[in-house]
Amino acid sequence: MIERVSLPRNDELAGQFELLADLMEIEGADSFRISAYRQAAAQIRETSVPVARLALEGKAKELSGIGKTIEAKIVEVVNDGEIHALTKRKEAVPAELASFLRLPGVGPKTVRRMWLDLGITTVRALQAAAEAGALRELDGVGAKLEERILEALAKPQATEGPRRTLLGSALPRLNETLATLRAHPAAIAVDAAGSARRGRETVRDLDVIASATDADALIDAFCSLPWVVSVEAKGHTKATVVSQDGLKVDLRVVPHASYGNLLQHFTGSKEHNVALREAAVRRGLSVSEYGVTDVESGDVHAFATEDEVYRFLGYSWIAPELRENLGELEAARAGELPDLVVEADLRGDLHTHTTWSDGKDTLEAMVAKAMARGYDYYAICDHSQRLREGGFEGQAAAIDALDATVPIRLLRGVEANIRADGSVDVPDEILAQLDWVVASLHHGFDKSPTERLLAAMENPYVDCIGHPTGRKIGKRAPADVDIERLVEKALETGTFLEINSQPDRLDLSDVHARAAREAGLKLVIDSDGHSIGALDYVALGVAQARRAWLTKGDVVNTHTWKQIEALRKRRP
DNA sequence: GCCGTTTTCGGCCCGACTGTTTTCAGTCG
Repeated sequence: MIERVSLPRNDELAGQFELLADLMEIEGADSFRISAYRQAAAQIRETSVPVARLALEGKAKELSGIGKTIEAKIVEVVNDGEIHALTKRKEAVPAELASFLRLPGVGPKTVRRMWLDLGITTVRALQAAAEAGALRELDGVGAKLEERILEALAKPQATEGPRRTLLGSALPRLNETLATLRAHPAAIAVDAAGSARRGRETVRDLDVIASATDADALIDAFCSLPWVVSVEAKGHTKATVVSQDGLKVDLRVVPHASYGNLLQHFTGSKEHNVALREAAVRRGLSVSEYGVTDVESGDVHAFATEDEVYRFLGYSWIAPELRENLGELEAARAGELPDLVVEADLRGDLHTHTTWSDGKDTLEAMVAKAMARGYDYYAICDHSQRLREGGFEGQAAAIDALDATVPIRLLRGVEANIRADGSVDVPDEILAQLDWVVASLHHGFDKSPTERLLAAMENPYVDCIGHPTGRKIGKRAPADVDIERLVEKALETGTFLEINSQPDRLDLSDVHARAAREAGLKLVIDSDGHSIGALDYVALGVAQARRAWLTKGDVVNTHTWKQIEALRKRRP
C-alpha cells in the first residue's frame, strides 16, 4: 500500500462517489445503492473537517448517510487513491459516459442505449452520431431530442455540468420578475423559492411560485416577459423559461388554499424535503406540494402558510436558509432552532474601501451611504500598499475631519497584506494608531497559507482576518487553509474571522462559518465594499451567516463599538 | 448502500411535463 502524504480533500472524495453513482446508474444497478452514494457525497461536501481523517479514526460513520461500507471506501481512497469499486467500474463502463448525463433531456437510460446500441463511448463520437442523424434511431430518442443534444454540444463545457450563477448576479432578475408578476391582475401571491430563497452562494436556476385567480393568464404573462428568449416547458400549473444570459426561471402556480404547501415544497432543498417526507410516511402521512394526505383516511390537509405546514407535521417553522437536512429537522422538532441573525441587526461595517486606494467612490460618498443604512460605526480599510498621496497621515486627517461633522463613528482602519513569512506589511507604529486592522492574503495562496494566517493572528494589532481562504467562486479555488487550526488560533489570540460579503467571495463559506460558530468563535460580517452600491452586499453575507446557524450574538458587528473594543484582543 | 418515536429487516418522496407514444417511460426538480 502506498502511503499518501496528504489526505484527499472532501471535494475529491465526493467527486469519486458521484462518479461511481453515475457509472452504476448507467450500468443499471440498484437505485437505492446509487442514491446512498449520492447522499454520502453530498454529506461529505457539507462537512467542514476532512472526512478522510474522520474515516481513518473510524468516526466518519457518525455522519448521516455514511455507514461502515462507505467509511471503508473512503479509507481506500486514502490508501490507494481511488475507491476500489470505482476502479473496477471504470473497466466495465467507459467513464466519459458519465458526462453525457449533463446534457439536457439525457438520463441514464438514454446513455445506456447510446453506449450499448450504438457503441458510443466519447463525447466526440456522440457529436458525430448526432450530426449523422443516427441518434434518432434509438428507442425513446426522436429528432427533437437529437437536435437539443447537438445544440447543447455546440456550447463549450456542455458536458461539464450545469453552470451555476452567483446569487448576487441572479437576484436582480429574480426581484424584477417578482415585481412584474405581483403587479399582474391575475396574481394573488407571488414569492421566490428554491436555492435563491435559501440563500445559497450560487444558483442553477430561479424558482418563483404563485397563486392566481387565472393560472393560465399568469403563466402566459410569465412566458412573455421581455427578457425571455425561449420557453422550455409550459403547462397549466408550471412553466420554465430561459433568459438572455442563459438563466432558467421556473414558475409554478397552485390554488391559494395550498400556497403554504407549495412554498414549502418548492423552497427545498431536495434533501430537506426527502427527509421531511420520509419522516411523515412513517407516521402515515404523505406530503406533496398540494397538501398533507392522511394515507388511512384519505383526508388532505392544505395550508395557506408554511408555518401551518411545519406545525401540522410537528415542527416549528424552519428558516429557508437552514433547510439542507443538516440537523434542522431534529432541532425544529425539539424546538431548539437558533434565533438567526438578520440584516437589521448589523450596527456597522468593518471592512470597506474608498478612492484613497482602489475604491470607486469617495470617502464622503461611502460614509453618506453608511449613514443611510443606519450604521452607528464604519471602518475605512483601504489597502496598505495602494494608498494615494498623503498615505496614512493624509487619510487619517481626512477621516477625522469628516468624523467631526457626522453622527456616525468613523474608524481609521487598514486592510494589510500578509507577507510570505506571515508578517503584515504595515509597521506596528502605524497599526497602533489605527482603530481597526484587517489582515488578508492577496497573493501566494499556495505558499503555506495556513502558517501565514496563524502567524498574522499572533500580531497584537490584527483584529480580523479578511476573506480567509481567498477563494473566488467559479474562478479560484479556496487556498488549502486548515480551518480548524485557524479557528483554534482565533479563539486563542482573540482575533476574529470575517464573512466577506462580496458575491464571488462569501468567505468564510457557510460550511466553515458553521464550524467556527460551533467552536465558539464570533465572526464579522463585512461588505468589503469598493463602491456605495456594494455596501448592500452584506445581505449576501448575512444569508451565509444564517445558513451557518449564526445568531445575533455570534456576529461581532451586531454589538456596539464600545462592546467590540472590550471583546477584541488586548493591545500592548 | 443506509437506517429505526411501531422496524436490525424491509423499506427507501412525490408530482409535472415532454417526447415518442397509442398508454407511458424518462427526465427533472
